[in-house]
Amino acid sequence: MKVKEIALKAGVNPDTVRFYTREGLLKPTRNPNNNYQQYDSEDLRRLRFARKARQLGFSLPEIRQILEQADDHHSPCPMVRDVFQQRLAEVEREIAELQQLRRRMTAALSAWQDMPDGTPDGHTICRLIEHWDEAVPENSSKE
Amino acid sequence: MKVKEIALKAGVNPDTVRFYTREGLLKPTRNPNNNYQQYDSEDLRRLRFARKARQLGFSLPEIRQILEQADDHHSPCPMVRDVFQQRLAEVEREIAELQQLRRRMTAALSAWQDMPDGTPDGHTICRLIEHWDEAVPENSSKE
DNA sequence: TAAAACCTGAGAGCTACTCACAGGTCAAAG
DNA sequence: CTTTGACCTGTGAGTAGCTCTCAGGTTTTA
Repeated sequence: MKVKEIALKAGVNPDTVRFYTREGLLKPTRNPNNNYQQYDSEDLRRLRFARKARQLGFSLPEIRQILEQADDHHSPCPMVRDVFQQRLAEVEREIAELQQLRRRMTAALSAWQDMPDGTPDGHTICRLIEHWDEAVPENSSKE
Repeated sequence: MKVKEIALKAGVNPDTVRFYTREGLLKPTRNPNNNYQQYDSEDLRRLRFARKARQLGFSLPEIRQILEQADDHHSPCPMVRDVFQQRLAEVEREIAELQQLRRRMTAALSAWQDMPDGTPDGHTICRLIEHWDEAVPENSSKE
C-alpha cells in the first residue's frame, strides 16, 4: 500500500500517515524502484490501533511505547491498563470540570437577561463578562 | 506598573503579560527613560477581562476583537453573547462526548477483567485495545 | 506524449502560552 | 563609586498533534 491507500483504509489524512511514520509508529519498507513508502497489513493494524488509542486519550509517545513493547514480544497490556485507568480518572475530572463550567455559564446567561448591553464607557468593557467576577474561583481550568 | 507588578495583580505569569502585549491585547505606554513597558489600571482591567474570557473558552483572537470593539466605543456585548452561546453548546457537546467515552471505558475495563494479557503474536498487538474495535463509531471525537 | 494525479522530505503554521537567551537598567550594599 | 542582584527588553524556541505548503520526482491516464 502507498500512503494514500493506507490512509484511506484507516480513514485518516495521508499527512497523518506520513507524520506517524516520521514519529516511528509505522515502519514501512521502501519500493527500491521509486523510493515510495510501502505499507503492509501490519502497518494498517498498527495505524488503526494508534487511532483507537488516540481516541482513548493515549499520547503518541505512549502509543509508540506500546507498539515497541509489542515489537519486542513483551506484552504491553499491563501498561495499557495502567495508562487506561489514569486516563479514565482524567476523563472523569474533565467531565466534572465541564459540568461546573456549564452550570456557571447557564447561570451567567440567565443573569445577563436582566442586564443592558451598555456601550463601554472606559471603565466597563463589557458588563456581561465583567459581571463574571464573582463566580470564577481562579483555578478551575487546566491546573 | 511594570510587567511583574501587573502580572502579580492579575495572578498571571509575567510572560503571559508580555505575550498578550505582543498579541495586541494590552497597549502599555513606554517609560522614555528606560524603555520599560508601563501598564495602567485600564490594562489591568483588560488583562483580568481577558483571563476571565479565556476561562470561558474564548480564543485570543475573539478576545482581541471584543477589546477592539470596546476601544471603538461599540458595544461588544451582542457579539459576546453570540460567542458565549456557541461556546455553551460546545461545552455541552464535549460533556456528552466525554460521558460516552467514560461509559465505553468503564465497559471496556470490566470486559478486560475476563481477558488474558496475551503476549502479542504478530497479529494482535494488544487485545485490550484491539477489542475496542466494536465499540468505537469512527467519528466520535472532534466533529 | 503530455497532463493530471500521485509520491518524496523538509519545514512552517496552528493554540496559548512558557522558558531560555543575551544584553540593558536600577536600587541598595560595600 | 562600583558591584551585586533583581529586574527589564525583544526574539526565538519548545510544547502536542497534526495540517498544509513547497519544490521537485514518478506514475497513470487520455
